Amino acid sequence: MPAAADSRKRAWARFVTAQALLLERIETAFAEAELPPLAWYDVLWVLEDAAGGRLRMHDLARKAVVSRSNVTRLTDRMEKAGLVARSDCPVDGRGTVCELTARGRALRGKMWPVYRKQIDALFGKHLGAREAEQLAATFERIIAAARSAD
Amino acid sequence: MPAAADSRKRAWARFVTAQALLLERIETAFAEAELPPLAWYDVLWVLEDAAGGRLRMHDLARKAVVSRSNVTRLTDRMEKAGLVARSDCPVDGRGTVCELTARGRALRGKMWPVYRKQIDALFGKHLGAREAEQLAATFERIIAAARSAD
DNA sequence: CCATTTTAGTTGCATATGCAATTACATGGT
DNA sequence: ACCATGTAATTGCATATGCAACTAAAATGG
Repeated sequence: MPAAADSRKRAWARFVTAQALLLERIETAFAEAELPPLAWYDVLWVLEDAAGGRLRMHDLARKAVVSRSNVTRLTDRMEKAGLVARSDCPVDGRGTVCELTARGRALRGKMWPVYRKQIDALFGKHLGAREAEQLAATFERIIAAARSAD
Repeated sequence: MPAAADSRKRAWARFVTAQALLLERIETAFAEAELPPLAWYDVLWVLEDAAGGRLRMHDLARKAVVSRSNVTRLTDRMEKAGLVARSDCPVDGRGTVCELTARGRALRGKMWPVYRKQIDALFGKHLGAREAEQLAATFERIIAAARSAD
């Protein structure tokens, strides 16, 4: 029984536990600040990060890593809250473009300090600078591989 | 603007993306093998790992990192499927003990190869042995800190 | 030893999610 | 130009989840 396999299994187990634990804490922090859940933040951020603050639903789903149907429901709610606006895609009759509104941008600005504080306290604080670099690089490899596998 | 903070933010962002991506794949793999979702595996594993294959609901919830109400519903379904059995706790009249059944043990045995294959392909494959050790240690620190913070 | 507070577990209710089916449009081959 | 096939997005339905309220039993403390 190879010890290397064990350390990988252990790494996976800790990875799963840590994510469950930390995401739960972050959701709590958002709720306590009377802010929407993390999923909304992710959508807002992905849009803000995109050229023109707009993306097709398909791309939004891919970048935010949510299912197609879920991105529809998420943007339904966010549109009702005035955070995004949907319109027909001019170049593809099937498509819909989702665009960040000023309100949406402002809300992300309000959510970020709360989020950042949690990230620092729960995660960043326990990482050396070198370690953070390494970790980011490792997960980038993992993400790239998972995405290319489709 | 310190570069160290950026690498930590980047590490966090990749961490979140990777977990969403990989868990989605793993759920798909379980579904394709006509097996229950990952949450069931986690509960089965936590029980199997515990002394006597039994735990109080409270401890089960903590170890599996699920909310109290959720562990009740999860074990409801798993009990209906004959994978666990609940009984009153002999030493605490409020308590309930959840125990793994032979069926539950067998199912975990059937799920593990499917899970393992995904972990290896999506995660372990991209990690050096040394890197896996480091990652496990890092997340252990993070988990311990989050737990002690309560 | 009774009254208050705390803890364990469950449940009603509102909300969120995934899957499969659906609609509407685009694309490629003939 | 037409048909078959593929893709974008949405929706119905079943299921899953979290929160707050609830019940029951222990622990605390005067």
